[in-house]
Amino acid sequence: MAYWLFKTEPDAFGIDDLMSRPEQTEPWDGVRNYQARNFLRDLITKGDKVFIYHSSCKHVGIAGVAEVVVGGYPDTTQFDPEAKYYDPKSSPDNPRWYRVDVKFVEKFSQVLPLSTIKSLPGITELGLVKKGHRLSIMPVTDSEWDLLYKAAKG
DNA sequence: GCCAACGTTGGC
DNA sequence: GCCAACGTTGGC
Repeated sequence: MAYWLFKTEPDAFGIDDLMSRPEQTEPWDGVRNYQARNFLRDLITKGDKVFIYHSSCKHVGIAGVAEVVVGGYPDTTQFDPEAKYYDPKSSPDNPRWYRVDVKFVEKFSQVLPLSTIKSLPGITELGLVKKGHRLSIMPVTDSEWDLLYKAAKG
């Protein structure tokens, strides 16, 4: 079992959307970055836990937790010419982009702010706080998860 | 809305 | 394979 952090813009899809349909699994699709794709395709598996991180919004930070219910499989939106994330260079024989399915686990009573995350002594290697902080899917170590989870719960 | 820091593209 | 130009991300 591994830990991850997924970024999302809550105006489009956020922890409240996940929470509103707790019985349903939600496809985490539309990821079009190769490094993130590799995580989705090769490393993210059923049972992994995920921090849901809200970006580009008023309260930037970790908003809650989800769980992976289906590991990496081809993101079919890449084959649909009508879809926003259509990729004409991809084909079902040789899919370029992958997704996973997640389900809601928990919404924190308050978003753990990015400023707090940055101030935690044990959080120095997390992708969020390092220079290249644009990755939309990143690994979280066990100790980082514990620290962040405790901080989020207050 | 600004802008720094990235990733991607395409000419050569 | 280099690298400039371009587009995107994302905090502020």
